[in-house]
Order: sequence, then C-alpha cells, then structure tokens
Amino acid sequence: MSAQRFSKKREAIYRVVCSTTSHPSAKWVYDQIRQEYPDISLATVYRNLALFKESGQLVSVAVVDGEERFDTTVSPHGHFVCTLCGEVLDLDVLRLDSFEREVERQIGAEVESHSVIFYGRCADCRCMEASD
Amino acid sequence: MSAQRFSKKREAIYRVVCSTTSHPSAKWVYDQIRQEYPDISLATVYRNLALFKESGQLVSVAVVDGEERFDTTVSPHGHFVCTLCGEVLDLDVLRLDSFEREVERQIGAEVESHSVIFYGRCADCRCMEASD
DNA sequence: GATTTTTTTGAAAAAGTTTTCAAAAACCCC
DNA sequence: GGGGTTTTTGAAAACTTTTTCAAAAAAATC
Repeated sequence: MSAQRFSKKREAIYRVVCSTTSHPSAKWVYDQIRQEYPDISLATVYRNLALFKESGQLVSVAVVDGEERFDTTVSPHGHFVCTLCGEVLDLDVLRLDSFEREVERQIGAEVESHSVIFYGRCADCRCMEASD
Repeated sequence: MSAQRFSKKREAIYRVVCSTTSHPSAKWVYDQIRQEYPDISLATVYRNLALFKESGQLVSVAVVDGEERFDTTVSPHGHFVCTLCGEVLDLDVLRLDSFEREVERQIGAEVESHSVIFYGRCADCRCMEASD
C-alpha cells in the first residue's frame, strides 16, 4: 500500500526504529541492526532514515548533542528535550494549526508543517540535582 | 558590561553576525570575515559562535540543509523556514510561555525555553512555482 | 616595559551525516 | 528461471561541526 519497501535490510531498519519510543539516533538504530545484520553499513542506515523521512513514515524531531533524533509517531505533537541527559519526550496535543494560517497571512508563505520543542531539565535530572 | 569580548577577531565575528537579518550560517560569517582577516580559521568562527550562543548574545534558530543558522535577536520569537530556498524569516510574537507551565505539569520537567518553527514555501518561491 | 599567566588561535584530527560510485541484490519480462 | 533493468548497498570521499593541542596573542603582575 504505502509504496516501496523493498530490501530485507530496509525492512529491518524500519522495524527497529519503530520498536522504541525513545526517539533514537541513527547510531542507536545502527547498533541494533548490527545484531541482525553484522555487515550492514552505517551509510545504509542514514540513507534509509532519510528515505523514510522523505516518504513521511518518519519525522526528524530534534538534534540533541549533535545527533539527529527520530520519531515514528508522525501525527503532529510537540516534544521536550532535556538539556542535561538528552532524553526526548512526546507531549500531548500542542498543535499550532491556527497559527499556521496566521503565519501565512503574516509573510505570504504557504505553511506545510511546524515544530514545537521545549527545552529544560527532565523530572529524573531534577531529582538528581536535588540530592547534591 | 556583558563580560568578555577580547580579541579583534572575536569582535569582528560578532560585528558580522549582527550586520544581517538573514540568519546566517557559520560558513557565511566565515566568508565575510575573511575579507577583513584572510588568515582566520573556520574553527575560530565556529568556536566564537558557540561561545556567543552560550553567553546568550546569540541564538541557534534552525538547521537548514545541514547548516546551523543563527539569530542575534535573542528576544523570544518564532521562525519560518522555506523548504525550497532555505530562507529563514522572523515571525512576530508567538510566545508559548503559558504552554511552558502546562508542559511542566504534564511531564514534571522544569522548562527553560522553547522553539517554534514553521516550514513551507516562502512568498518568493510560491511566485516562481506559479510561473512554471 | 619585561615576565608570567590566561585566553585565543590555527591546523589537524575526530565525530555525525551525506554523497559518490561501482558492485550486489531485487525486480521485471519473457 | 535466465537475461536485462532498476534499486540498494558498502566503502570511501566529502561536508558541517567540534575537539585537541601546541603556538600566538592578550591580560595581569611586577
């Protein structure tokens, strides 16, 4: 139905990235895949993640500590990024659809999507700080 | 007043990045600076941009086509990124401060900042498409 | 203003990501 | 299922960014 998904390795990459809610990085996916395909190239992982992103099966959420992080929940929602441990969390709701129309009027553009990210200290990291 | 700003080159980098509203990339700043200091290293530009970011004189707005883009308007506002030409535009208002408190309740985190980016086709790129 | 300490720099290495290109795998048609 | 076409892959190069480290520049001390 959803167009192409040919090779075994491509299917495995998609399976792995869907297997977690931790918003994994390419390196994390690579390390998981290597248990199944020890000869896979890191370039193949990057290439397929980019492909999934282009086809809408995947979304790039944020770059945390230099690493791009992905999300297979493609319905629009916001994210929280912990600036201490790098954890990425999903947020309920937070759709700025009405703002999209406002932005279109403001600058004459055609808005297709938007991204909302909150930064701070996650609950776990706050606990650790408190016990110092 | 605002702490350190020692070397000539550092001052020049800050002057250049402040001289435009185009949300420049490190490479763009480097190319400008080289007209004044032909022997400057690209690493010095990256290093100082990172320093300005840390000290709050500068903000990292988005990564467009693999390049980080900067803004010296540090008061909170949203941005629009054209997915065709890569232009980055400032948006009026759009502060989600009340949402910050909601997010804190939702996940128990301490939110310090947030980022809002709209993606689509800018006015210029829409015109060009229409004339195809 | 010379000496010592601290900061900043250039060059090169390293890290994350993308691209190139020839070989391998998957697909298509008969 | 064999032969030709298209897609996908691994390896290596290239690109953006960060880090390392010794040398140069700036600041502080005398």
